[in-house]
Amino acid sequence: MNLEDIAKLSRVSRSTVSRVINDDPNVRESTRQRVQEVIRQMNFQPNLAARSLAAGKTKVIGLVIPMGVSTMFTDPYFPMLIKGVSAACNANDYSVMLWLAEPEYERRTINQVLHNGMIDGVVVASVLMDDLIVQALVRSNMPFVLIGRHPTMAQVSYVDVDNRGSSRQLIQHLIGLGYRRIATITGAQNMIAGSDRLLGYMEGLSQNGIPIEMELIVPGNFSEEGGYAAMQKLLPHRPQAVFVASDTMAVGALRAIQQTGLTVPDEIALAGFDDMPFAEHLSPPLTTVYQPVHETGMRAAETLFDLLADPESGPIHVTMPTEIVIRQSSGAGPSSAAGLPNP
Amino acid sequence: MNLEDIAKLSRVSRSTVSRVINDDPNVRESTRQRVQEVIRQMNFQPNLAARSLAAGKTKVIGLVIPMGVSTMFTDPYFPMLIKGVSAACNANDYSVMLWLAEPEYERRTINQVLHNGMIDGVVVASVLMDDLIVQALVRSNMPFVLIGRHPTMAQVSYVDVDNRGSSRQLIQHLIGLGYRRIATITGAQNMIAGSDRLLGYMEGLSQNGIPIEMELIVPGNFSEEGGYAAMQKLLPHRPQAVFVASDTMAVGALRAIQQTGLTVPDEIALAGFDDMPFAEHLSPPLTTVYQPVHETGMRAAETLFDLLADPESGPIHVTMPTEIVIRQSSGAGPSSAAGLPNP
DNA sequence: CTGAAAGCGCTTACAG
DNA sequence: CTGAAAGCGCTTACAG
Repeated sequence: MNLEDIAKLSRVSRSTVSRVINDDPNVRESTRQRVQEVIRQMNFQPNLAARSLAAGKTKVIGLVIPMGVSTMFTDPYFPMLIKGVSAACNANDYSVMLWLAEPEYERRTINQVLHNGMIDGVVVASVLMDDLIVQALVRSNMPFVLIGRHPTMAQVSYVDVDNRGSSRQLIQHLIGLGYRRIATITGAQNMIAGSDRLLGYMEGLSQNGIPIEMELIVPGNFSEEGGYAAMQKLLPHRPQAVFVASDTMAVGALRAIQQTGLTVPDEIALAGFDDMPFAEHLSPPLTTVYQPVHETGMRAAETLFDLLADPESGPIHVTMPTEIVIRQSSGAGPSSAAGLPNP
Repeated sequence: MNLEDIAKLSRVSRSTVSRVINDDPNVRESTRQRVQEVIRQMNFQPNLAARSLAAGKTKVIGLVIPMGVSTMFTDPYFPMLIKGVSAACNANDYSVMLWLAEPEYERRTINQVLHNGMIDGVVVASVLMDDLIVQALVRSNMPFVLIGRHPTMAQVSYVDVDNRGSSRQLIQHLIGLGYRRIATITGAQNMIAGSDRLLGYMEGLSQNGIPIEMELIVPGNFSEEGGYAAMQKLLPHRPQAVFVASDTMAVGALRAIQQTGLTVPDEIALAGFDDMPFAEHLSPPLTTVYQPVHETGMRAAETLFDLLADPESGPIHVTMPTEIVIRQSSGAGPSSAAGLPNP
């Protein structure tokens, strides 16, 4: 069943059927209806490969997720992101081709993405600061949008959440409660979100005149185990509050705290980032930052569609709104007993 | 940059370049090397769309995940599955096109999958017993393999884990510890895994001559909240042990138990299914069934490749091995042995 | 508003 | 072992 068949059945030429399918206005209304009826009855779907070859576009976008940081794939961030992208595609008649870019296939993946002639553009979950794929994309003429801003190149389009600003806000909230000795467990610093959240932490302190102490900054690598180990290093320094750069790490951090018999938030306050589904079920429920992951995925895809529709529309930068979610883990301020600087 | 260009640079015809790319043995070794060198230098990638159109195959497979049960998308099952499929594709020079089949687009998704001419075959995460997409696939001539067995049609290929057998084994283990009054919180019964795990539970009891009591079987719908609510209904009936058909539900069930002040496993034993990453971090660590999700995804893709290579190889049925994982939540037997902390 | 024809970049009998 | 040519199913100037 192809264009030719539909043409015969509708008593028009192949060209006209093609015009109907592509919503070309230059078709008489009665003709259009006749052809559409045949298409419907035959349950006809134009062959994408042929279409792609002839028109140079496919209505398919690529979604690239660098898997170097595979720890992140066990929490719901990427699934939600994928779902968002997929939902936007469904709603706009696009399909999505998925590349989980494992490091060992990185080089080949890049080539596939750029040259396979099967996609119109690509959305890249740009977690790493120096992603090879991003560099290659910039040099190519493949339209793309990043999820996560690019640290240096202003000409690339991206959709991001305000990691830095909302981290700063969260620190501000903790300071407002009276905490002064505030530590942080950071995410991987070669990841944009990790870097921005740390920056937000430092800004929050410094805009309140609180000196930054390096011993209160411990790397946690975005994993549950990393959070656990980091908190163990942190505890001897007796922070009043700890800002953990992801909820997943916060789970590990909480485990480390509770193992020593300390209580949250009375003896040490805790805050996370992401507002993952499990955050409100922890005990105590976790203060954190909500980021709209699903919407971010959708928006990234939609931004790409815009770019595809009008390539001149230049670099588009979108920042999705976040929201501080106050729960019990951040407590009501320092107790007299805890947090005295120094052992 | 296309076949023609490569042909010119290598001083051969387009046909020969094509043969080199497709590993046709009918090429003189020296010619092959010359052409390959040019391809490498030019970083040439054949256009998939053209290839697809000419050859009738694309080296792309579809991966369809019905999202009716979107609660399941927040735990790592689907991510791991996707990752497995993707890994197998990377290793075999295939790409994957992802369809998250949201119910509202179901009809259209099916058409896209079947007729878009962009994929050679499809892997379907066949969670529902009566999936429309499966029915359509059976009627079409698109090669496919299901993840999860099909309840009625023996002619379809699938890769599944032994939900029924391993549930039975787990029940056997509980009985071996001395528990008799064993309840279950079931998964959705329109899902194959949900149904099979319940069957395994019943078999386990009946092969030990323990009568099945309907009040000890409560539906939990595979969600954390469902597990919580189900356990609340179950507690008044005072089961000695509860087999929860997923770890995610077990988290909710545990919450419900602990809210009443009862302790696990001393006053009530608990077991889950899936061995999700968080299972060993619960307190107490959860006895459960490990299933190799990543490997299942890989195997499904590989099975599809086999089917594609030899369409006559008939329906292929693979059952992946599972493993009972004994942790502390199942305890050491009913209350007489209570009070002893873990090893 | 419509059709005939060229062309997108490949593969694959066919002939040599 | 290699090349010339047809053809895969579309789109899109071009001509009318």
